Amino acid sequence: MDIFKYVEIDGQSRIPKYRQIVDSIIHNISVGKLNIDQKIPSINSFSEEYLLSRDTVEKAYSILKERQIITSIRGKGYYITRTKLLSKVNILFMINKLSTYKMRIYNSFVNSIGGNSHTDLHIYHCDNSLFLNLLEKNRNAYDYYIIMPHFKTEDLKHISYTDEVVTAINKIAKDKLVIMDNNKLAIEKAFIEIYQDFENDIYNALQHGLQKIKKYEKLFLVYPENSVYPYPRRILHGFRKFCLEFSLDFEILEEIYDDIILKKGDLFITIEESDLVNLVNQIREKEFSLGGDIGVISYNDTPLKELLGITCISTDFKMMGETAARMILDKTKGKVKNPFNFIDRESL
Amino acid sequence: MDIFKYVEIDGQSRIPKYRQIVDSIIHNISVGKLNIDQKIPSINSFSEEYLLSRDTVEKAYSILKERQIITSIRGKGYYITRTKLLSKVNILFMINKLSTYKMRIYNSFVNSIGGNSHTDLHIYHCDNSLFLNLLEKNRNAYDYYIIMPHFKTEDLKHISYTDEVVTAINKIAKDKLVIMDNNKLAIEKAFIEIYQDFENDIYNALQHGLQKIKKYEKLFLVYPENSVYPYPRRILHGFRKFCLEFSLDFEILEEIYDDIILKKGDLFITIEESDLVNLVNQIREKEFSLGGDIGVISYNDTPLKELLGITCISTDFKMMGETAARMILDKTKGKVKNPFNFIDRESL
DNA sequence: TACGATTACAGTACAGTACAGGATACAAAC
DNA sequence: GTTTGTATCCTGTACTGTACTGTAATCGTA
Repeated sequence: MDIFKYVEIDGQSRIPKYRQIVDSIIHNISVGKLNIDQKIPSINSFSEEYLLSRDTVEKAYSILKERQIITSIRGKGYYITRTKLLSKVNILFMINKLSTYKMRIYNSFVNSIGGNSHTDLHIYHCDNSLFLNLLEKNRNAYDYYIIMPHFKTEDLKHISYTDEVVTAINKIAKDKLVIMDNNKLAIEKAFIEIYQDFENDIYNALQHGLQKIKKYEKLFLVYPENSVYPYPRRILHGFRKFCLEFSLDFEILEEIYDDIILKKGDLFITIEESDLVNLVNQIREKEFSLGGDIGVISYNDTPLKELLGITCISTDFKMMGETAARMILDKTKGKVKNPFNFIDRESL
Repeated sequence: MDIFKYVEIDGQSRIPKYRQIVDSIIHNISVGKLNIDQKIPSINSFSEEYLLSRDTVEKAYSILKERQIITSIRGKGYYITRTKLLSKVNILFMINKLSTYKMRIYNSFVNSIGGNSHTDLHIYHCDNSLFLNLLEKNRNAYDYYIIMPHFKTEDLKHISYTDEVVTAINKIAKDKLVIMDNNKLAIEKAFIEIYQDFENDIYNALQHGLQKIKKYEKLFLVYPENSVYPYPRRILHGFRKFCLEFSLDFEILEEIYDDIILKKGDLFITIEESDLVNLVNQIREKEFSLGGDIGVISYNDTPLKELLGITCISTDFKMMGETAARMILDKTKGKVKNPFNFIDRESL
C-alpha cells in the first residue's frame, strides 16, 4: 500500500514509535489525506512496510481505537471513524433527562467553556443499563466526563444495579471526572464536584422564610412520587425535618388535582411547573388571594416566575454550568456547593 | 432476477458483507418490500448477482434462519417467515440548539415514540461542518434521521457550505429521513416533513388579531439580529408583509434595552424570553397598563405565559413531536404543516 | 548503583471474514 | 430416469484482528 508514504517514523527520536504512528495518522486525518470510513493498512502490512514490530503498530492502533478515531472489525481491518474534534478538548455531558433546568446548566456550560471545546450531550433517561452502555462505549474517548447522576432509586447502597454504575464511574480517570448536582454517590474522588445538598438546601431556604411561612396554618409539599423521572427524595426529608423542627402541620401531595379543596391558610410548595400552573389557576378561580389567603413557593426559579411574583427556593443553574466550565478551564479541583436561595416575592 | 436490486453491498464498508446482507433483508422486510412467504433468491443466484462468495451469502442466510426470519426448504429455496421484527428502532434527532421549545419537541417525541425505540440527541450548534461530520459519522447507523435544519444563513442557495449540507442530507435514504421545523431547504424528497411556514404563520396569526392590533399606533418586532443562533429571517418578512399590507407603522428592534422609551400605543412582539421579561418589567416600572397602554405579543407559548396573561403567537411544539412519532410508527409519509395559532389573552 | 517501568521486538496461538471448490440430498421439470 | 437447480455440509486458503508469551534495550528515579 502506498497510502502511508507520508507516515514518518523517526528511528532517532525520543518520541516512542507507537506515539509517532498515532500522531501521524491524526495528522493525516486533519490534513484530509485520510477520510471517514476509509480503511487504513492492516497491522501486518503496516509493520512490514515500515519495518516495525507488529506489536508496535498494534499498540498505536489500539490507542487510536480507544480514542474512537478508528474502529476495528475482526477479520476485516481498521477504519477511520472521526475526522473532527481533534486537538479540541472533548467533553461528554451526561444527564438523566432533559428538563428546563438541565438545559440551562448545559447551555451556560457550553457558553462558558468557549469555542476551543466540543461538548456532546447524552441523555440516559434515568436508565442504569443505558448509562453503563454509554459510558462503556465512550470510555477514554473524551477529555472530560460531566455526569449528573440521577437514577430510579436514591438508596444506592442496596441496589446492585447502581453498584455497577458507581464502579463504572469510578473507572473513569479521576482528573477527567466532573460530578454535578448529586453528591450522594460513593464516588471515590472526583476531579470536580458541584452539588446541591438537597436535604439541607430546602431546610435552610425555608428557614430563611420562616417568619412568612409561620403565617400559614398548614404546609403542602407537592412531590411527584410516581413520576418517570424521580426527584431526589432528600427534598422530602429536608422538608419534613423543617416542619417537625418548627412544629408546623404538613402533608405531602403527589400532584395538584383539579378538584383540590383549598383553604385559607394553606401554603403550597410545588416542584413541577404543571402543578404550579394548576394551583395558581385554582386559586384564581376560587378567588383566594395569592400570597394572602394561600401561599405558594415554587422550586427552581425562572424569569417568568419572577414576573409572576412567585416566591421561589432555587439553586442557581446558570452558575452551576459556569462554575464547571471555569474549574475545567482553570484546572482547579475540589468540591463546590452550588448556592441555593430563598427568593422572597409576593406569593408568600 | 431483479428482485434484489434494493440490496446494497458496499465493498468498502467496515461492516462485514454477510452482515450487510442480513441488515438489507431485514430492512426490506420492515419497509414492506419483502412480504411473508415470499421467496428470496437462492444462494447461487444471489452470489452471482452481487459478485459474492457463496459462502458469504450462505452465512447471512443461516443467520436469518437462526433468527427465524426465513426458513429453508431443501431443494427449493429460502422463504420469508416473519415480517414483525421486534428489534429496537434507532433514531437520530439532530437539532441546532437546545432551546425550551426544541426541548419540548424532543420530549414529546420521545414520549410518543414509546419504549421500543431509542432516540439519540445531537446538537450541532448551527455549525455546518459539525453537522456534516455528525451525519457522516452516523451514516447508516440509524433507522431514522430527524433533522431540524437551521444554519447560520437562511439564504441557502448562494452558500457552498450549505450546498454540502443539502447534498449530505439528500444522501440519506428517503425512507429514513424526517425533516422538521424548516422546509426551505432543497431536500428532494423527505419521507416525513413537519414544518413551520414561518413567513405565512406570523402573517396569518397577526391577521387573526388584527382588530386588537389596530388599537395600537406602532408595532415593534424584537428580533435578535446578532444572536449566535439566528431565528429564521422569514419571521421578519412575514411581519413586514403584515404591517405593509394593513398600513401599520412598524419598526424592528434588536433587543429591549434597559433605557428603552415606551409610549402609550406601542405594541411589542418579542421572540426571546429575556426580552419579554425586560419589557414587562419596564412597563410595570413606568406604570403603563399592560394590554391597555402598551400591548405585548410573545412568540412561542408556555404555560407560565398563560398564567401571566401574555397574548402569544405560537406553533404547537408538543404536537410537532407527537406527529413525527405517529408518522414514523404508522409508516405514513408526507408533508404536514404544524398548526400555528394566535392565542388571545390580556396583554393585547 | 539498582530497580522498575516503558518501549520495541519476535514468536505463537486463536478467532473472524471472505473466497473457492467439492460432495451430497432433495425437489421439480423434462 | 435424467437433468437442473436447490440447500446443506465439508474441505482448504489467505487474509484480518486479538491475545498471549518471552526478551532485550532504554530511561527515570530511588
